Amino acid sequence: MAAKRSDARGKRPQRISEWLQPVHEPRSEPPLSRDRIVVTAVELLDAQGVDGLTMRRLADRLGSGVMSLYWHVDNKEDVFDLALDSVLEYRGPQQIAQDWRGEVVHMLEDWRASMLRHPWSASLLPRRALGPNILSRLELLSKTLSRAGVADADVNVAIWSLWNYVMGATITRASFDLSDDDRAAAQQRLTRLSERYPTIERSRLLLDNDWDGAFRKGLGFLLDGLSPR
Amino acid sequence: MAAKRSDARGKRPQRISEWLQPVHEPRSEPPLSRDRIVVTAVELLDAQGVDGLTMRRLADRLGSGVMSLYWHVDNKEDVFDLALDSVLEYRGPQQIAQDWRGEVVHMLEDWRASMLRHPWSASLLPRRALGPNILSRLELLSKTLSRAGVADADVNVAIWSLWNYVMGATITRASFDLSDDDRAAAQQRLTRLSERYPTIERSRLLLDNDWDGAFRKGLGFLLDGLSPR
DNA sequence: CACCGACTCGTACATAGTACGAGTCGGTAT
DNA sequence: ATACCGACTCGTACTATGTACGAGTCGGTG
Repeated sequence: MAAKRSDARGKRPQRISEWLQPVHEPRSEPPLSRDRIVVTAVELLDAQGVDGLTMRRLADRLGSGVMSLYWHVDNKEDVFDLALDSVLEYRGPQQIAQDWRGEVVHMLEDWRASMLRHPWSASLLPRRALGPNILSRLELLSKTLSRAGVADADVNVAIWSLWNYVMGATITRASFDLSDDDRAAAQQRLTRLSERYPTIERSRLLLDNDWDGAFRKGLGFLLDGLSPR
Repeated sequence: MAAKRSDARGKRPQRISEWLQPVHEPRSEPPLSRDRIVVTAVELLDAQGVDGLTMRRLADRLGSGVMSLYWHVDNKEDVFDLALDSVLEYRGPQQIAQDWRGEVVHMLEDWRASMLRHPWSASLLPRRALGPNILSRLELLSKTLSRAGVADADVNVAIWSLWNYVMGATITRASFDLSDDDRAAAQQRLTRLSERYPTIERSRLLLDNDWDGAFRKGLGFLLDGLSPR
């Protein structure tokens, strides 16, 4: 977790300074920090996508040398983890409302919205470990369901079903929407496919204009199934 | 789709052969082909994970030069696409059964099983375009639901809900299970987290031994919600 | 025999992550 | 003042990667 700070880096620097000028130009930027790195990483990811994030570009944007980053983060994977988690912070009400169902819907829609605001997050999530913010969300969801009267033996399955639904919906949406190729290419590919897969094409068209509604409606079905009868 | 074959590669080779020996050793392997490449790529992915697949390693395993691969595939992304789709082929019954609900469950469990057999596939899916095999599965699912009497307006939402559920469940399972780190590290991380997230930890433990059952049960809930009343 | 198209591959390059260790700087104990 | 330290920065250099380029082989066909 902590960067090199905790490491034993006890090499005494040798003062054979042969030049009198400082080696580094005076910094115009504020000093590096883990937070600045994460914020900038998110900007870069938003702008350029997953492949657009490189340590060099990140350092450039921060006005620092590349290797300076490694004082604050362990490696590039670490940057991904931090960026991902930072994007999933939950700012909603932390206490349980009366209307549990409305509360659940709100939580999950917020979750989905957070991820869609940063489309790279959806494709990153499956590869990375679950960060604290995700776990908080799950924890809160779990508590809400528990008190809602969902049968105790079912709570676990319920949480996971909902989580699965959100994950899947978001990922699907993101990958359908902005696959790496151009808009045009994707469009062409889809219309070519539509000949062979008529039913899919039809649903896609129907859904295309109302992903949000579809999400809410499907979630409704799922909650119907989960509700205590 | 077709590789360089279709390209205009009309450069006439110049025969200034200064050496009489053949440049390439005689091949002991069968000739390259797109299929062999895909099969080997899947082996490599199974054995080493997403990051384990490099063009060089792939060529090594195939006993060919690296650049030979590029005659048969466009680039590495192409390899990923092909490998992913090859793993998702559906071999189940292609006709609609009487028991639509059983049929749906079977289709989705098969789907999930296919992906879990190749854990890299789950993490790859969100980044890649939908291949023909996925679309076939969706098409079949869609037809089944249509004939099952799900209200016409709901079919689309139903398909997507089910798809979302499967995707999410598989991805979650795969990432929870074998995250890139060692087993030990993951275990340690989780127990450390369990102090802060007691409810999650409890569910995780409960689920841990029966992911399959949880999947089936959650799917049951969803189908309950979707069923025509 | 000239020629072609299918296919193979060595070389070379640009770009990536990051190990290493030298450097600066501000503080603190002597 | 001096010696020293720990926090932090960064240039250099190494390795690994995807892939463009173009020369080469080979079998077939006019």
